[in-house]
Amino acid sequence: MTSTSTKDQIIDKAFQLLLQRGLNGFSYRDISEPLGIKNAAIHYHFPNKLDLISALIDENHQVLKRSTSEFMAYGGEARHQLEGLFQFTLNQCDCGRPICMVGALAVDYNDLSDKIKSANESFMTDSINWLTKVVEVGREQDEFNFEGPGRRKAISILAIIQGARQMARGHGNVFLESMFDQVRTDLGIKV
Amino acid sequence: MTSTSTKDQIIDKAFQLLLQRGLNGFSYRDISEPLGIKNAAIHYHFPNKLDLISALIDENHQVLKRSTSEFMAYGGEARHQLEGLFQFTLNQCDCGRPICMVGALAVDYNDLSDKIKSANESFMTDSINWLTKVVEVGREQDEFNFEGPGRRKAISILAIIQGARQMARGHGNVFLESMFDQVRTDLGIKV
DNA sequence: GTTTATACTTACCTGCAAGTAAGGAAGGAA
DNA sequence: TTCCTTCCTTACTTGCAGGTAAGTATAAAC
Repeated sequence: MTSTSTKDQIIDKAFQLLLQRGLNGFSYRDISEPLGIKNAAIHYHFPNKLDLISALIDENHQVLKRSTSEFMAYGGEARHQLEGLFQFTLNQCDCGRPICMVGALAVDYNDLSDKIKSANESFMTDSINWLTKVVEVGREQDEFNFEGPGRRKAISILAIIQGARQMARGHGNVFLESMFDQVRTDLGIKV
Repeated sequence: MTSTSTKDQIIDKAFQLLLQRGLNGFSYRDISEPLGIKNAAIHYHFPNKLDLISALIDENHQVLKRSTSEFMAYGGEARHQLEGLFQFTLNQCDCGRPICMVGALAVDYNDLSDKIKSANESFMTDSINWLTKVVEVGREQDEFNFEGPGRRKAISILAIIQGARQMARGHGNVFLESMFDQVRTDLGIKV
């Protein structure tokens, strides 16, 4: 029996809620009740809601690092890394996280503190840089065949995934799979 | 001086707020205060919030019909119709509507009534059907050159626009323009 | 001239959200 | 043994959210 600390339990629950319902879609009660604690306990660990969100962004970074380190390592087949990204996305949806952090924060973007905004931006930048490298290397290694700058291509792939996750609400993973097929096709991969 | 009815003013304001901040991002107060009316006046016209949202979805249909009828008419150059879609998207963002209806509803999708869900679905279906026709006709007419089924291609373009709008928060239209360039490239159009 | 419908306002209610202040249990350090 | 720290709970407060009920002004209908 691994008894996780209350603080970790709060983060876990809030993280799950954020990626299910978005920033304004959950309250302290939604966290405290299922954990069997009181609202004030959350305030003890995170004085206000922005502190909580901040912690969730950090948590997101950690989770992403852990679950993407395998396929995100540079080198090797670019195709393998791309498939890792697809698989990761599918896993997230299967784990009840239909929207990603960027999507969860986008709607209420105005409310956010500068700290959170910049953390979000830097996450996006990291993702873009990584995928840019992947598609460029893939083109050099003759795995991919596409026109235009690699960076633009990378961003468009991330946008497609982002948009597809939104559109997929209510539909299943079949929808996402189909979008991935289109990305493969547009990258000149014969599926 | 065209004096619009209070009801129309409410719809206009709420529509604007919905596409700026999402479903849970605005309250009755945000509508009534700038219009100089009382909350109860909103309740008079729309008994509860779901009625309001319902009306906004209808409004969205109307707005879309009006502003897309020119380029959405079937026939003629497919390229022209595609560019119309791009221009429409840019206009929406310029008019302070950074997120589209589908995006605004996606985050809080669970809360929605079946009526709203199905209205949303049918809007998506319409859009997909239209764009499918456009890309397929474009391919037949040798304007476009791409692999794979037209429907899948159409959905992926809509997904890219959707995702790009989300990612563009905080950035400007330059970001969107760049995504459109990638779509053109992937459609085999020389920009 | 009275009735009736429309389009509101005033004045309220309930409920929940975020947040705070004070207190208590439990354990380690002096 | 007392003190201090950590991690909570109890018991509030404030404020706004959505919503309702009753009253009022205006104009058209009869």
